[in-house]
Amino acid sequence: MSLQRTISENVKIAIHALYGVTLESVELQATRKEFEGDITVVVFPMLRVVKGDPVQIGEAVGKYLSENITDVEDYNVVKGFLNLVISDTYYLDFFVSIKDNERFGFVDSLKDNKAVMVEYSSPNTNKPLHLGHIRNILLGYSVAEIIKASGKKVYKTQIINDRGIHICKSMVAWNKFGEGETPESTGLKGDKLVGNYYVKFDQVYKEQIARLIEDGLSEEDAKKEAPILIEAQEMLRKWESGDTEVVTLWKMMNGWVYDGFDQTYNALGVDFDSYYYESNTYLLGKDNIEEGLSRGVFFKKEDGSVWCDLTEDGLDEKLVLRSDGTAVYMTQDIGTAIQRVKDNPDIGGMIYTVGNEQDYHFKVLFLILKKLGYEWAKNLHHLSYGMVDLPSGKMKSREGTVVDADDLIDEMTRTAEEISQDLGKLEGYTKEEKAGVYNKIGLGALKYYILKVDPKKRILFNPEESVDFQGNTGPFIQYTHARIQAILRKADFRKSEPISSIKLHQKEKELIKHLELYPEIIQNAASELSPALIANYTYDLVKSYNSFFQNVSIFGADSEEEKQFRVQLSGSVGNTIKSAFSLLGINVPERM
RNA sequence: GGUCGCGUAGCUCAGCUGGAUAGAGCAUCUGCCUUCUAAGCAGACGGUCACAGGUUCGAAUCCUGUCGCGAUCACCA
Repeated sequence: MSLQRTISENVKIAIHALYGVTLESVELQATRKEFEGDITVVVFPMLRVVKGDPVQIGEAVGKYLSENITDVEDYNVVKGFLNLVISDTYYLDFFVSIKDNERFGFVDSLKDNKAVMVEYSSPNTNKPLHLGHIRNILLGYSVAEIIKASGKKVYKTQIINDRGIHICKSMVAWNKFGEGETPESTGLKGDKLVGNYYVKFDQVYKEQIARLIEDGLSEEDAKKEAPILIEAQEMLRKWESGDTEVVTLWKMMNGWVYDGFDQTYNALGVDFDSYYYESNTYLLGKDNIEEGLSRGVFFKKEDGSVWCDLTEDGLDEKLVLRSDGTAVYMTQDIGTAIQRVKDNPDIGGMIYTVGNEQDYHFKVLFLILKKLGYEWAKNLHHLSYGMVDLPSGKMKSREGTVVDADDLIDEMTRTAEEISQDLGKLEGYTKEEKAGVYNKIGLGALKYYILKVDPKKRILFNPEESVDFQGNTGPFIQYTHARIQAILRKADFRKSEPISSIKLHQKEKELIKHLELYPEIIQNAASELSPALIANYTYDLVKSYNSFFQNVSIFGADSEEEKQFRVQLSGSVGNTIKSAFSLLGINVPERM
């Protein structure tokens, strides 16, 4: 039984024995630093059942606890707070029980045989990835890792928007102006090359509109009648009818983009278990709609369009099939969801990492799937995150106001290199080893910067002010890990060295208390879908360690046993940093 | 207009299902490298928790309303 449980139970027993009444629950919290003690029992809530003075009740309960629980050494009462002093033995025993466990905090046995599918990234294949995608990718990857650590099987997947008019736009532009350019011939990354033609299309389109307006057309008509747009629409029709020439071009250009994306995913260190392509799934939902129609989940209007009535649930009517029988976005998402469970029958729920602009869409999607009667539909979550905006406002690919993902990663790595060279702590490393460290630090800074904020908040990214490397940052935490490794290298680290009885320094006790929280933090982060909880936990742990490091001498310990303990404690903190950062997708260097 | 989200120090953010004097980092200012990595530590300065009511022993946290910012409400995706 955990100490918390033991205390709770004993408080109930004490209250019953002393006042003859039964407590429903007991409220415990960590004792604030300014008071003496480790765990605090809050007396106020008891006043509902127990009539009396909170201080007297606290005293009485404190006396009972210190007499009946060995680990409760002492107590004091401040107002309605009963502060319990817990024995060093308790913390030492706990530490010994986890110090050799590299997977401390992780639940390795599966909680049930149901898997969770996490969808993230899901880009369009007509332009390169930017900072907005980076937030999506980091969040999705991290949440997947956190859920895995919490004891569930996870599938990572994405849906690739590889069809539609926007794709045809870059194809038309490349056809007209490309002169056979390829990633090889230009040395450009495939997604960048295709993105350039998407921009080119837009330029030509705008020129044509301007000319048409000069010729006397209204703006509205000009937008519809620009020849290059007509070409793109024509190409989409050909694509849908399976025209070989168009499909060949489409495959070639998409292939370039996938290669480019893969490079970026590799650079970010993320992976996927499966891929779904819209070109394969966009028709899937139609059968599901037919079936739902026959069961009365949907209804047909006179023009033949099919709808779902959500007015009882406080929403509107939602179109699920056009009057001409073609699929809409919703149709496709219904079909894809069902297909995914068919492909992986152990799926018990899904998480969609998509921006908060689509909150309504997912609300409706989940509701419809529930109405269709799928068991797993009750476990669908939209990991909704705020946009990443620039000081100038929203990022717009077509207007060139985007922070390119690859450029940003390069820039972060360069900054890491500059700082690192100034400090000069990597002597003896080869060029490659150094480059590896710069990369870890640069990415660490970027990833932590994005992940430490609550997903649902929007981020304002100012490219003028570079991402920090000091304070509450990834590099600060990585630095602490490197610092610990230096200790371990120097200390002849003996993991199995037994620890019996030593007097704990206040800083040491604080550290052990922090470590004790880790498993619960992982569970919380998993249920809240929030990597920010992991980031903040790690930061607190590291703050606490650095304070210990600078205030307590490790090698200057009074006894060999004490020194071994401090080294081992450092080792455990280092391991927890590494473990927590792996959940954020951040690597930690041995030196920096 | 309806719906959803956000509003905490000059700036960027924590603050779990209500608990003690609201916490960090950046910036500004003081100290600390002849001893384990100073990307660090110790400290100072900085707050009407948007505003107004309500719930109660107690509210940044829960409820209602107001204001501000953002998103969304397509036979687009």
